[in-house]
Amino acid sequence: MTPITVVLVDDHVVVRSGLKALLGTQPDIAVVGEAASGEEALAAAETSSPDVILMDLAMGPGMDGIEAIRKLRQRNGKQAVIVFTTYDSDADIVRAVDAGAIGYLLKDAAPEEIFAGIRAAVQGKSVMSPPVASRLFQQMRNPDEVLTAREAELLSLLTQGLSNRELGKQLFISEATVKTHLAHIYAKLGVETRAAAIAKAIRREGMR
Amino acid sequence: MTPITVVLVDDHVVVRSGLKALLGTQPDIAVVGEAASGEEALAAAETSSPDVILMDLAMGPGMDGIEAIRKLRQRNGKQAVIVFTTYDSDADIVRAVDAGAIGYLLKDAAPEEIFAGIRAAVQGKSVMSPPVASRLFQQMRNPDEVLTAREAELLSLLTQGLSNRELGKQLFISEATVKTHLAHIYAKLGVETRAAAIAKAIRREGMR
DNA sequence: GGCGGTATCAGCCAAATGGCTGAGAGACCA
DNA sequence: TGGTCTCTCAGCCATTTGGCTGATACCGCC
Repeated sequence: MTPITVVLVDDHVVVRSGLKALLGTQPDIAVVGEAASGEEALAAAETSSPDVILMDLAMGPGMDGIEAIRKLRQRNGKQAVIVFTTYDSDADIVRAVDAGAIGYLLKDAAPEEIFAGIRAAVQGKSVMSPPVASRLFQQMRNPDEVLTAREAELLSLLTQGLSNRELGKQLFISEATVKTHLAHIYAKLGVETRAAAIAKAIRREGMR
Repeated sequence: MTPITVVLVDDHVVVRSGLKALLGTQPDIAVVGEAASGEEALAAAETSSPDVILMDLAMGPGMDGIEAIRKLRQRNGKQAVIVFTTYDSDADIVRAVDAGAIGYLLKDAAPEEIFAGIRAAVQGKSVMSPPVASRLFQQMRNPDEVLTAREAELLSLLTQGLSNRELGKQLFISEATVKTHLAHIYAKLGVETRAAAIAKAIRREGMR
């Protein structure tokens, strides 16, 4: 029986070797590639064509995890992408699912949880860590508090301290559109100013 | 020749096993213990009495890394504590050094850097990742980047999302004074807008 | 006594932000 | 086909914020 092939994407050496050590204990799982950036992830997916990709979201400069997932989906891509990251941010979850991730595991997950996630992913099933699941349920209960992917993207940049003009340039939209999105975001977050939105977003999202 | 004994403290399984795998390649370094929390770290230091402790700062609920370091120093403790964390926050660096850490390495450090850090630590020498070092130098060069007590107080409220008017009411000063303080804070933080100041403050100061 | 740092306040003006209404294009679904 | 959602854009106007200059008062220090 051929093992499940996995590529690891994370900019930290220790995380990659940690995962490799953990996954090495499972006879039905084989790590066939590693990458430290979004760009490398695309290349590794190409050459190794794994069954599953374990992907961190935050990866220093360059292409981030979300973008890498999106690009993978745009190609052919029968690889299942599982997000493997530190924080359970609403915005990141939404954006990751939107980009085409099939699972969302936190780095403090138990090893068994990770193994189960990988095995589920190859069968097209989703697995997520409990905190992630509860956030999703939360969102389903009151759907008009859920940010759209675009709004989440904007909020993420907002927490970098960008002005409306800069936000527009970054996202290739006009300032008018930025203001529209912001108004929606404020309403959904229950705040009235950009300052409060940033404070709330960073604190409740673990956005970094 | 007896190897250098090391205890790893990190709430992520993958990070611990990653480090163990990396350090296992060095014949003069032996991992003799692991801990997933500050409390466990103290216990492990007691039972294993290692030469070096590699300690993450952020560790979920309970005692954080800084506090664990402080407690270790308060005891007898000839163990050298090296901080091993993801972010190079000014506040964290200062607090870690203050608590008694001898080194400060980032998780994206090259393996050689980590090995060198451990070997230096047992000889009482300090090693820190380049970004950490540059931050420290930065602070020493221009000490007028340090916020005054009043400014820090204002910044703290600012990160709650208050407006100038609200800040004034809270602190019993006029809006004009609030604006003066803000201008000074912006200059010291190297930002130009309130949004950027909030983002920077929350992220780099751990203000929560 | 003067000097530097801190905290306080004022006024003026340009720029950014937020609230509002309205609207077109595309996707998706019933 | 029609309704809903999302994303996009525009204009108008009130408020807020930020940059500037200048001023007073207190404190510690040489």
